[in-house]
Parts: sequence; C-alpha cells; structure tokens
Amino acid sequence: MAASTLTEVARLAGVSPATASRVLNGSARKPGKDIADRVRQAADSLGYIPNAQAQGLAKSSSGLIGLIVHDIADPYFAAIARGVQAAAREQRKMVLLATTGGAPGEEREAVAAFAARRADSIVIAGSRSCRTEDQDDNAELAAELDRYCRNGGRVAVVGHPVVGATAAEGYHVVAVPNQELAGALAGELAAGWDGDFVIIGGPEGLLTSDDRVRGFQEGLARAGRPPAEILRTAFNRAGGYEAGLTLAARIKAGGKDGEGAAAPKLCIFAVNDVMAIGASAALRAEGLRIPRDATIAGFDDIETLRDFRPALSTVRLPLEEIGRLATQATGRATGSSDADEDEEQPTVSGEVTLRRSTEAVA
Amino acid sequence: MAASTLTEVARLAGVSPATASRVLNGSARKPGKDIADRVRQAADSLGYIPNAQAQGLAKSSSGLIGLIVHDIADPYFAAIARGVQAAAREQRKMVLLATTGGAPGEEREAVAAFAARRADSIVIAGSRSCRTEDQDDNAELAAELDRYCRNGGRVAVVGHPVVGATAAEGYHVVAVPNQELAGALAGELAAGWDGDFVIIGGPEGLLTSDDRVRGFQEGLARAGRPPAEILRTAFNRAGGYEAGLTLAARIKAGGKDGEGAAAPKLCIFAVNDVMAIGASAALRAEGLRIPRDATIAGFDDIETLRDFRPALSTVRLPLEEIGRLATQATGRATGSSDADEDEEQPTVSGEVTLRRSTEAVA
DNA sequence: CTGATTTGGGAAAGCGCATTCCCGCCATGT
DNA sequence: ACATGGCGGGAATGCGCTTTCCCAAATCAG
Repeated sequence: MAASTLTEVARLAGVSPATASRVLNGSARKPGKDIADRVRQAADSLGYIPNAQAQGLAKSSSGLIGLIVHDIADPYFAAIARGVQAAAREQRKMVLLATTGGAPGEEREAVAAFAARRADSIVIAGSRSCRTEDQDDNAELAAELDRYCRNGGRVAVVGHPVVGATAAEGYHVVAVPNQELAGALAGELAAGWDGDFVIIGGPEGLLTSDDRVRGFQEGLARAGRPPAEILRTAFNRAGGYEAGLTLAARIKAGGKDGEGAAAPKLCIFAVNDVMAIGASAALRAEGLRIPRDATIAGFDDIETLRDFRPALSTVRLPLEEIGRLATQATGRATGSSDADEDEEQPTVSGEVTLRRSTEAVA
Repeated sequence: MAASTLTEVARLAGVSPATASRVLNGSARKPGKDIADRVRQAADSLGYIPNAQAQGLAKSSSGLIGLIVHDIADPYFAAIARGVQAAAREQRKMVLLATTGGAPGEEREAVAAFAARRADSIVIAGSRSCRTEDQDDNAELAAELDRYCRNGGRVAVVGHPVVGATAAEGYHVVAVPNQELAGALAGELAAGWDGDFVIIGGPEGLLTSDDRVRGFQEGLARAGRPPAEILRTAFNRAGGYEAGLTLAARIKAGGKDGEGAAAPKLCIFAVNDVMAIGASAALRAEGLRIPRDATIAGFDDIETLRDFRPALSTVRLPLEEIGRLATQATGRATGSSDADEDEEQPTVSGEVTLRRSTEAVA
C-alpha cells in the first residue's frame, strides 16, 4: 500500500486534482467551502500526506535549511544548532545537518549536497581556515557558494566570511566580535594580575583562534604588558590537555627556582572553553591547582561547562542566539527591490565573565 | 542563471537525456566510454548538479534519514546525533533533524514531516513517555509510524519501542539495558556504603527514567537494602538542581541531630548525568561537599562532563555507538525474502564506572 | 551469406504536484 | 434587455529526472 496521492484524494472527493491542490495547500484561490470540506475529508480519510519532493519540484523550493558544523557533539556547535533549529521551526522549515570536521573540502561537498537538495538556505558555523594547504579547497568552496547564491540560495556564515567568497546577493555574515572581546578579557585579567600570560591557541590559520589570540595580545598591549607566548595546538579538548601538560612541566620547574610558590605562576588564556577545560585537567593531573598554581580563562561560556569547578572565567557568547540570527538572516524575502536594501548584517555581543578560575588568591 | 539541468548537459554533449542520466548517475547500463566522457565533460563544464528532488521523485527514495531528538543541545542527544551522522555518511545519506522536546505530539508531526519528505528511514532517540496525558498523542504517533513503515519506511527507536506501535516490517529497537545497569550500579554502590539511598528521578511515566529507577531499586533489594526514596522532578539539570536543594536542606537538618558529621549522610542516584550535575551544584551552593557530606552517581557518562570534579560515578553508555547502530539497523536491505529473517535487534552494553563522587571517605 | 541475438542509444511515459489557461456561470451596469 | 466582468472549477503543461520500451546497428552461429 503506497502512500496516497493528491490525484486519489481528488478522485475520491469528486473534484479535479487542481482543486484538491488548491484546498489542501495554501493557494491564492480558495475554492468554495462545501467543496473544500469534501476534499479535506477525503484527504484525511485516505491519510493523505503531500509529497514534499514533488511540491518542491513543482515550485522549486524545498523548505529545507542546510546547517554545516564541524562536529554536532561539540557543545559549541550543539548550542548553535539549537538556535538554528528553533528559527527553522518558526519559518516552518526543516534542517538538514552536515558535519565536516572543519575541512573546507568537506564543506564544499556539503554545500553541493545542499544545493542538490535545493535547500532554501545554508548556515555555516565553525571557524574558517586560511591555511595554505586549504587554499584550493577554500577557493572551490567559495565558488560553490557563489553558484548557490546566484541560483537564488541564501547563505549565512557565523564569524568570518568564507575566504574568497564574493557573492553579493543573499550572502550574510553574522559577525562575532572575537577580537574585541578577547581584548576586553585581557584587559580585565591584566587589571588583577601582574605576572606572565600565556595563550593556548588553535593551529595557525584558524580564523576564530587567530582573532582571539590577536585581540588578547592587543588587550595586553593596551594594559602595558608584553605580548604573551603562544602555544599552538589542536582546537579541542585534547589540544588543551596537551598544552596543559607542557605548561604544568614548566610551572613545576619554575617553582623549584625558589620564592614562596604561594602565588600562581601563570595566567593561561585558552581560546575556547573546551581547550581550557582540557588544560585544567592536565594541570590537575600533574598535581597543580587552579587558581592557586595557575589561573586560566576560556572563551564561549559553554553551558554544560558552567558547573565546572573552579568556575571558568570566560567570555559569554550567545551561541543559541547566533544560530537563530544566522538562520533568520537567510529567511528574509530576497526580492525586496527597495533600492537602499539595508542588508543589516546582524551583530552579536558577548560579555567578559570573570569567575573563580582567575581569582587572585591571597 | 538557473542551475543547469540534465537536459542541457545532454544537449551540450549531443546525446539524449536518457544517456546522460545513465552516465552521470549509477545505472545498470553503462554507455560507451567515448560517449560517457563527452557527457561527463559537458556536465562539469556546465557545473551540473543533479536535482535530488527530481531524482527522489523519479525513483521514490530520497537519501534522507530523519532524526528525532528532544533537544540537540543536550549532550546526550548530541552524542547520539554524532553517531547517526557518521552512519548516515557511510550510507551516503543526509540527516534531517527534528527536535521535539519529548512531546509525543510533536514527535508525530516530525514523523509526518519526514514521511512527506520521503525520508528513507527515521531514527527516534529520546525517552518514550507513557503518561496518561500523552496517551492520545502516543496512539497517533504509533499510527503515523505504522503507516510510514507500511509505505516502506524503516524506523529505529533508541531504548523503548514506541508505545503501541505494531508495525512488524522495518521496525527496529536498539535496546538499552537501563534496568540491568542501574541494578548493577546499585549493587556496587551498596557494597561500599551502608547508609541511606535516595533517587532523583524524572517525571513518572518517562520510560527511561522509570527503568533506571526500577533497576536501582532491584539492585538495592538484591543487596538486602530497603528501597530508596524517590524524588520526582524534571529530567534535566534544572530538575536535578531543584531536587538537590531539597536534599541539601534535609542533610543539613539531619546534621544537627548530633553525631560526628564526618561521614556522608546520603548516597544520591540521579537517573542521568545532567541531573546529577544539577544536584551537585545545588549541594555545593548550599555549602555541602561531595563526597564528604553526600555521595552521588549519575547515568550516561556524558563526555563533556567527564572533567567535572569530583569525578562523577555513573554508568557509561556508548552513546555514539547507539546512534550508529540505530541508523545502521535501518540501512539494511528490506527485501531479503529469506524466511527466517533474523532481524537481529542490535544490542548495546554499558559499564558501571565508579569514580570519586561516590568514594567512601575515611 | 542469411537469420537470430546481443548491444547501445533514443523516444516517451510517468513520478506527484503547482499553476497557467480556459470555459461556463452568475452577478452586475446602463 | 443585453453586454461585460468576475468567479469557481477543470484541462493541460511542466518541474528534472529515471526507466521502460523500442529500434537500429553490430555481432554471432549455422
């Protein structure tokens, strides 16, 4: 027993398929009430479910929103995904998920797949990379997005524009002030601590990481501090752990140099919360305490990590809101021939949140 | 400039659309090599992207897998989603996401939406509810799933079968031994502690919660202990926090009753990790320490929570694997007319993992 | 060298629906 | 009274692709 079709419903109701279509799916023309009732009754007596594929084919639009993330299990992306999902629901659309691990090559594939499915819009979350080895893939990704936009698709990117993308129409960027916020964080940290800083960053070329690093250094400079040393590692917990081990060794070596050892030896800034947690775990595993032996701050304010002790100083980012904004940006009508189309790129604000992990201990 | 079509490619290559289709998309008939090359070249000179909607319409199968979760930002579901996503990629399919907050009514809608999009299969994660107020919605959900299966869809449910579902064909359940594992946890806990137990459970009728509660009680009984008191609350962090507050008050009141106060007053079992974390936070907020004043265990072993201190005793569930298994179960060919179709329902095993949060303190 | 097969390509019929025309009907205007 | 719209409904076309079905050429056996 295959799913029943509009034609069957129409036949049962004794009307033409055209009429059935008009009553069952929003059309400009509203058939007479009595006929409408007959059709509706026939429809649910047959358990009719419209074939979205056919509808999509006929009106060339699918009601689909494509979402690209590095890893859906990463709480950062999960939070954004929740916002996207919520906004999609408001637009009565469904979300198609693609995970790419951050590789531009796979992102390109995902965009192509979304284009094939005629997704109405695409939301790309996750840091852009501009490493030279990704150059070609980035170019192809940009080209793919360009084509998608030219064919009427809308895209929103969280954070940075895709490297090399030029599409004027339908291309939105939800700007995240990573640099400013990292600078503000550095400023507040510098106000309560006069020792050394060290940064645990992601691989060079990861734009989000680079921005946060740069912003932090600038903040330090503004506070009259020398630039911090930068440890490059993977942009995830494992990377943070590894860097933490390195720092732990250094701290312990430094401790032997004499002096009281009662004060923290280092203020660590990890470019995201997950890395900060990894680093903390490493320090603890090495017998060091936070904030006694070292202080540490992260970035993002991941919800699941808020119960972590010592409470992690970080920069709160409205992740869910970001996902929502990105999605909404793609939702607005495209054809507003209004000359000065404002195209207001939505902006987002964060907030430095100092907690126990960077508290000066007496 | 609209996306180019198969027909255009065919014309450019000087062949019929039929031939173009045969070379560009896997067909039984392989056209001659020279012609194939011509078509392929025409295709990518035009930047041809097949229209998946049309393909789906024509061969009635969409390459889509529908995933239903309560909340994608919940790390439990995020982990499962990662597994689903991975398996989907292996099957060269895309995943469609729907979040329902756990309401059977919304789940029904999601299934209908997936059916409309002709998803090849549906994976339902998230606890089933059998509260009386959900009875009607559950019945409708079951009916919807039934219809979906009769029309050739495959569905896999994580944990419990959907209440009332009867579809024989294409219906899979990935069993999670919640009850046994909770029993085992109770046993191990009882071996190292001879005081009182209390359970923080979800609302009555949430099958997963009920199973874990029941299993824990059975484990207690096997160890010769009286049944634990049960606090019912929301199945999330907020619920855990609330229950934690209640228990904190009770512990503090009990403390005044005299005696040493050096030993924990209570062993708490929260039916999932997130609730356990909430409860811990509440205890801490009330000035209580774990495991000094109370010990606590959770369930799931959420990855993001593993760095939490004191390390949470819990039951490790292979969440990602569960998602993968569920998805794979729906992927197998349906028409194996083999008589004794084994239909091996995949099974999953967990592991009791005792950590610091339930350590007996001297 | 002829007749029976296999091959390789094209024509055409849908898949399920939206939508543009078109046509007959009734309510208007003068 | 007749002509003119306006409206409710149906017929037909097309969305982009897959897939039978059919036909010509090429291959083979006898």
